[in-house]
Amino acid sequence: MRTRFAPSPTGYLHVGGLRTALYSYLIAKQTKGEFLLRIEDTDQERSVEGTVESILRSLEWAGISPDEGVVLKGTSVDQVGKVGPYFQSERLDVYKKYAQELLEKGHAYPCFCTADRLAQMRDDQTKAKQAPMYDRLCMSLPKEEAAKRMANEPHVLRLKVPRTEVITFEDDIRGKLSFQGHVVDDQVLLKSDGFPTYHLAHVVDDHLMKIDIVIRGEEWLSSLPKHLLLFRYLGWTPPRYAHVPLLLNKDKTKLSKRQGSVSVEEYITKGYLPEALLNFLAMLGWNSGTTQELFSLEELIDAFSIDRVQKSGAIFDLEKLDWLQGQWMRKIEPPEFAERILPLVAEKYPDAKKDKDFAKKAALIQERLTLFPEAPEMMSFFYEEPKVTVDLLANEKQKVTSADVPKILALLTSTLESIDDWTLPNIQSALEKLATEGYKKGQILWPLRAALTGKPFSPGAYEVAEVLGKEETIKRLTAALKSIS
RNA sequence: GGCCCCAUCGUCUAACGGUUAGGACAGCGGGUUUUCAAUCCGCUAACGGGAGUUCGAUUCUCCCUGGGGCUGCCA
Repeated sequence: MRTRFAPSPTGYLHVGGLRTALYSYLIAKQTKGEFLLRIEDTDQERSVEGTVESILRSLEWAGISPDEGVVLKGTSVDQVGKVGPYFQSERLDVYKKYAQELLEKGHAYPCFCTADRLAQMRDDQTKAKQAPMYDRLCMSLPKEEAAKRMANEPHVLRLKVPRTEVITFEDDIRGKLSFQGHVVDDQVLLKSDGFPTYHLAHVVDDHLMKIDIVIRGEEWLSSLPKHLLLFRYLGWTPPRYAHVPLLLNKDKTKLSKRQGSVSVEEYITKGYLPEALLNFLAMLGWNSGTTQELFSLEELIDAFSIDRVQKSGAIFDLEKLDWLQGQWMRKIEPPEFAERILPLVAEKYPDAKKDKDFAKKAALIQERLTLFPEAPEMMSFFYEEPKVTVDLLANEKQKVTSADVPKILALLTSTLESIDDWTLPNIQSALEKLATEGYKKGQILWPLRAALTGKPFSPGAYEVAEVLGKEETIKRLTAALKSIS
């Protein structure tokens, strides 16, 4: 099947957009079809320079790049495919042609009303507790007069909605839907600047681009009857539609910027993995019917089906995203993990770049970290001398009093100094032996770990000592002893 | 206001007339552990309300209530 994602270039890719793009992509891929990207830039005022690239980059990051339409070629934007152009602003003549056809067939009419009059009209209607709708003043204009005025007056083209009809449709997610014609407004199809509105443009494009199923947000549901009418008047069979439920804020309103991060870019910079975000978004409103929680893109392609998509909105709750992030983080192969965090750590500690043991150190924090940017802080003690205080070295829970600390540090130093072959098993057995001679394990390991890292939380004492090396370990123990005396 | 859509634990959801209403996240408790994380085990927690259909409704129908979306020469 051919599916599409058709964003407006007005800002960054929204997480809700990424979800509909994902669903569209999944359907295309599981049917060995094509996933298209079309840019809906019909509102000149709202278009923002650079956002097409940004949207494409976010999609690429997520791994769901389009097969056809507007694509990224290196760092620049390109168009591929036979049914383009894929920027709506480059298809104005196409829309005009079909608008003309609608006009000739009597399904559309010109309207010369000014913005002021329309505003006044809506105001009056609202005050009279009526639904704001175009009052069809211009519909009754004689043909000749309308034609004459069209030649030299600014005007729009409106859809003539059959008021007595009931328009029904079967949505892929919602099932049977029906709308009373008399509550559907005579939608503007062609604006006075010659650009089409979304309504006309998407109908024309989805037909011409042979889209089989349109997946879009629920906010479009109420304009569906207009779209269905357009398909009919143009003599075309409408595609299937699947209106996916909205992503919601905690207060159940439509997900908005004010209440948290909504752009994919923000999640990228925060350090989320594409696997985690995609997995999370996929499960928000869809489930496989099994108890499987972790899905790779490949697995989603196999498992996804539109009829298992939920009808009700889903709150965008970050807690599960973070859990998924942790799951995917731990799935990364350790060498790759090290490679990915190296630039971040090196930014703060340039020595990391030359560090032969970097991968070994990285491995120690992998399962402790949720987001990549946490790495420098978690690895700080490898690259700077820890600041150690008695308060840190002593620990009530481990039964280490501040009076014990100097004795324990001295004992640790002499024990570790006697190790010739500095390996993890040797360190471990030496310390375990020490633990049988008076002190408890926690009483020697807590001060050791604290002295080596300067942190209340960190990887384990044995591992840290091992990777730090004998010399540095002794040095830190000595320094710790000195700093508290 | 009008129209449309929706309604199971706090959150994401399973159930397609008969279940002790299941799972996951979060929360809580515990095991493991030198800390944290990870991991393992356990616990708390839901069918919005009312009619109807039916031997039997979370499930089907209607009404109510609640929530959301739309109501632009924006998408």
